[in-house]
Amino acid sequence: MDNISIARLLDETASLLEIDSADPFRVRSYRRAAEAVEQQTTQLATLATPDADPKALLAIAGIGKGMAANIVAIVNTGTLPLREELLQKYKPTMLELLRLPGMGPKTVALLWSALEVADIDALEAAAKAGDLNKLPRMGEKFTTKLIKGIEDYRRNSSRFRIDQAREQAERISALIREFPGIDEITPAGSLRRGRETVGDLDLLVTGPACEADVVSAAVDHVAALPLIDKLLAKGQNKVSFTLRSNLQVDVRLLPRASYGAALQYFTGSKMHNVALRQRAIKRGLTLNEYALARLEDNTIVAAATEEAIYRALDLDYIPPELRENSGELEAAATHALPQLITLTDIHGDLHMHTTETDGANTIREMAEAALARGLKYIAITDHSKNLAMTNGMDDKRALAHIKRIREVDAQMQGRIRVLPGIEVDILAEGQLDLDDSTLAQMDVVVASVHSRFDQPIDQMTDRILCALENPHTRILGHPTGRKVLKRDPYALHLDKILKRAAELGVAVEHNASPARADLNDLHLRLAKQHGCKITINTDAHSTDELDQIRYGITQLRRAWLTPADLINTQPTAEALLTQLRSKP
DNA sequence: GCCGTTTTCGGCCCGACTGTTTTCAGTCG
Repeated sequence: MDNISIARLLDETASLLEIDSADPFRVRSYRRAAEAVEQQTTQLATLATPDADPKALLAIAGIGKGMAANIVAIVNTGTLPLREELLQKYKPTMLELLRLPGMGPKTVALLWSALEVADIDALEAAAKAGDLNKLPRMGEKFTTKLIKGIEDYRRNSSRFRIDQAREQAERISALIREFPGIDEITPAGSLRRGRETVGDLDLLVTGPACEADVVSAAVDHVAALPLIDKLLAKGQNKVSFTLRSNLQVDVRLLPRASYGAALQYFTGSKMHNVALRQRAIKRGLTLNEYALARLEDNTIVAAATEEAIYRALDLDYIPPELRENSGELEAAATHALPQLITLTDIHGDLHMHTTETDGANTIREMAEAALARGLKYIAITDHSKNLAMTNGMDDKRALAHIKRIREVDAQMQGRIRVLPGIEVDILAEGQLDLDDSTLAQMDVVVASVHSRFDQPIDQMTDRILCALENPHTRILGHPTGRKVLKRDPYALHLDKILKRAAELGVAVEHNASPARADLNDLHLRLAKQHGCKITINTDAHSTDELDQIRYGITQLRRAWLTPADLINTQPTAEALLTQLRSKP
């Protein structure tokens, strides 16, 4: 049982407790525990065995005696007694009802007790038959909205990738800016925190047009934007709508004086904010989206900037990527926050493709584009023969390609170094698909899995472990593949692979492209714990895609990584190559 | 159910919006 599954069971239990009208604080401790479990890099299953130290679980913030017992029960029996007890009273399908917009625990409980409705199909039928109108607070409007909500849910209930969300944010921002008196528009929420996917888009808007006495005109402007598919809500300074892609957007227009408080508030995460407000109360202060103020007389202490708010709470400024209530408040209080990686720390990109295989640009074009982006070295790593659909190279072509790469390297006259490399395929049995004598000519050999994702997970792991043993393997490319991680999200398998890579001195790649990325912040933290060399690469198939490094950086920041944790922060190609070849 | 520079008991974050309310409960972020 992995941590994600344990967390899900705790979270489900919290929802069932809510439906059962349990003490809200008890519910919250189950949610908090679920959150904490999800963020652990060590597998709790290994801490819940009879011979493990019983104090290890209790050391996790938010886990006390009762919750530790629950976790032990989950690991040993696959469930916990309280959840089973609640499932005698309620149906598991009710948990899905909670995902519908406007549906909360109270409504779900009422539907069950009054109509014995427990799943989406039954709810839809009841709504269409007009049965809901007999219940309190459920009139015509509620029913109509609910039926629409069910349709939307069935059509699309997924999250959106960060790059797509950012693109939409920029599009909407441009339209909002057309209104006079708008100075600044900042995406908040999980987009600002750099999550790999976002559930909805939060846009904060400020400027003279957002002052309280005139804001209604700007609100009207936003509510009438042409790209709105459905207007969900419109208040004094807030507009919510969905786009045709079904992405929900919340726009808030706020006066300059309270912009920092709003930014802090709407960036979250929720758990970070709760912890922050608790800290405020201990200091006789109260924090909301308008200001940090004194409890006794409401005197404003800080409001205009986030920096001022954190400072007034005796904290260093906490970068948005760290705001997950996973130790950042403690670190900020003791000046122990890490110096996070920024774009300018990255001096090289070790994985990209050219027209020789499935890329869109030549070696020279990639080199010029990388130079224009301030990089000091790159590796050209086209595909090998097993990837026939990409026009992958056999040994002969690969050797000829090296020659061309060296020519371009010479042409660049030291302005940027262009290193010969290749992305080899890891075959089903774990061997690489080109000769060792060819690979020996390459500075950068990226070994990646591209096929047979249907292999059992153990075989897949053995296959990768075998490829790591090849003395020419320098980098493990997209270490397991998104498809594998989907089957085995936070698995012991990846742990095994990272551990062996660290022992052998093989670097692990964090693929910066949101479309291809597979290591999230937890995996990266695990890699750091094992002492892996880590590299962030774009796997660019065109010059444009070199820009995707900025998305990958946010994952590194979320993992608390510093420039010293990466190898392509090395200032020169020579320094990088020394690191790449060294064994621990 | 967790937690402790006022505490091992008594607290536990905050405000906006909606629908159907004539004063508010439920949901959401």
